[in-house]
Amino acid sequence: MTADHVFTALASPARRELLRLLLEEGGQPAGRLAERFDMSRPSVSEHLRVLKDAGLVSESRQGRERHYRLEAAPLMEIRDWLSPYERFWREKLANLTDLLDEMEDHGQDS
Amino acid sequence: MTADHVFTALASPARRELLRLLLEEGGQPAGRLAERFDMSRPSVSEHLRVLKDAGLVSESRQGRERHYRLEAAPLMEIRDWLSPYERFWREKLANLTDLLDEMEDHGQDS
DNA sequence: ACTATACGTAGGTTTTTTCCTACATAACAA
DNA sequence: TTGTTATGTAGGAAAAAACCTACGTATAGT
Repeated sequence: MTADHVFTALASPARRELLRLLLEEGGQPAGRLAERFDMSRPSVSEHLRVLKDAGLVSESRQGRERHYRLEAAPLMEIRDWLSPYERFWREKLANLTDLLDEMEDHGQDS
Repeated sequence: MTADHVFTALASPARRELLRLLLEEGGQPAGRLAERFDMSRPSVSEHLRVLKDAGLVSESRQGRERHYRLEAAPLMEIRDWLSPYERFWREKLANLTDLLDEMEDHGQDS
């Protein structure tokens, strides 16, 4: 729910893989997701819980299955967190290209 | 150096705070950074090492100080990782606004 | 009602992370 | 040289994370 939870959730490769599966293949029941991992089903279940606590997936019961689907909104918080760093990166890149242009100007006249 | 390292580095609030300080106040020696934390200096030093392994900071020796500065490039990998999810998010949002428009059309004629 | 299926939860072990207090190293200063 | 400052490294304790194997619960099917 907080940005902290989101960052923590994204730190695990298994959880990032879960998000990828939900993105590329759409929402799925827990069992079908678990099949794709070289890991016990309860462990996958726990990863899903972490993702859910971070608001990155939602769960809906359908019969005896639990359908999980991607909730991308919290990732937009990450994007926002990232943006000042992106600005910083761009400025640095701009300075570099300016420098290169200047070197070129000095290297060849006219 | 890998995306995995970057995600792991970002998972810690202390390390994100280090990045923020380096972004907002510019590069600084290790000791000055450590002062800002309610944590022992060696612990901060270790966090800096994790950030360095992820390529998020660079270190340069200046006399007996070690100057750390922000390296934002690896964060651009995170941004790239994020982008397909952003697309997903936008589509969902578009569907929602379409639905709302449709409801409005039916609610009031012309 | 009974069995099978789809899950989450409990409890415990192993691994990883985080943090600390010494201690080592290297540079500057007198 | 001798002392002081800046900082990383070692070693270890404590907390957190990641797994696993039972086990519990609820729904579906017969």
